[in-house]
Amino acid sequence: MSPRKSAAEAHRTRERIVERGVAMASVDGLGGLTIGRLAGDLGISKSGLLGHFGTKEALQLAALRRASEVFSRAVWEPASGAEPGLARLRAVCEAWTTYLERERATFPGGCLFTTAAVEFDAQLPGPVRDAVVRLHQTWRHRLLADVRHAVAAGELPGDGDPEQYVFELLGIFFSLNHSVQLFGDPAAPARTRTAVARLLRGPGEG
Amino acid sequence: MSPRKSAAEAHRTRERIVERGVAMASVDGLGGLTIGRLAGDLGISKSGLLGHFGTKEALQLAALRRASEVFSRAVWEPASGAEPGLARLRAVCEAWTTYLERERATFPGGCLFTTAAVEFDAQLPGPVRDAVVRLHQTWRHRLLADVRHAVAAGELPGDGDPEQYVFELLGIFFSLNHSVQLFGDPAAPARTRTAVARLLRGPGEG
DNA sequence: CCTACCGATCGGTAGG
DNA sequence: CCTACCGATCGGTAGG
Repeated sequence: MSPRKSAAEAHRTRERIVERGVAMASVDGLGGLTIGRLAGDLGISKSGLLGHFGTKEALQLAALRRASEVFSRAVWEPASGAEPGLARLRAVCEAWTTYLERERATFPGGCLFTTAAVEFDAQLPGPVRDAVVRLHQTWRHRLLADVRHAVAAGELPGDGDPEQYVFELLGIFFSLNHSVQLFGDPAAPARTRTAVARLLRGPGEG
Repeated sequence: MSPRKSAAEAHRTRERIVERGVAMASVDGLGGLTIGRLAGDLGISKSGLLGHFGTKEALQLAALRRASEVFSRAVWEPASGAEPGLARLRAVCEAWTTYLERERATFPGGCLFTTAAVEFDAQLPGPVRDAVVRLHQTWRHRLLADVRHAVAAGELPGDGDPEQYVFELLGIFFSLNHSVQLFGDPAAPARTRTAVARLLRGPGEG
């Protein structure tokens, strides 16, 4: 009878759906995230699940948003105390490495953003693809800002193009995700740290 | 009535199916490669198509094999005349860059191997996942062989771990595929060439 | 290569 | 949140 209790329970159910949805999408992609299978996993009906989102697309967007929050908490927040520039860049990369190495609970199938980017990169523009692009652009810009700061402060060689650093950094982490997911290579985190250290070597550290 | 003519026609039909299947899979993944849609595109019946392969899985494996042949012709063969070691490594990277930049006819949705790797990396072992792993391992080993040759010949710094070079090389090309497919970034091929040149810099070229 | 069909599952709706 | 249902599509088969 109490509307507060019912609203709180509905909220908790929604949380459970999104959490499980993120895990399922990390394994099977946002396309493989089907309403029937997710409802079955959670022991609720399809229409009960769909009532929280309206459409599958809204469920996919909710999963993306949640993944973004998890990524932000695991990678950006731990580095937020470091000095802007090279120090923060290195802290972000270290947190990112640990995150791809260990975060199996929320993302049992690997980084959802990599999966979603590859899954939607050849699709026509639409709400989901646009959200994937927006998220990738957000992180790119955050990385770029710290690279620019580092170059301006003389912490990185001034002849390096900031965009070039970001391009290569992203590649290192794509390679890490690939090595861990497809080959289960236990040496991949160490290779990532080596590559990052070499790329982000200061002008006097050569 | 002539069995030769009929066999030749069947072969041509099979070729058309595989070719179109590779293109479809590069856009929608090997999972999104559905028999009904492919048959509709080609103007034949589902059962007519399936008669050439038996199962969807066999169709997926045929598409992977074809993609491998295309990749081999576009990336490995142009470099086959170069000297083993650093020279061939650089030639392979140049052909690979051009391939990801231009190969829109066979792979309108980008490199099928990247798509397939991300799509199947969290799946249980099975014929398709195993084939994806095998193909990736084949190219890894070819790259590794030339890196080892280059290090042994003193063309690359001897303190570098050959596996480290391969790890970083793959990352550069993942980043290229990502930039081209998700952002359509026209500067990505140039960034790739810059990154490769820096990674494969000889000991006396620093 | 075809038509005609199978059971299962898809996203989603009606009505409670 | 439920049951009961919708049309569409999935991979695949029977029989020619």
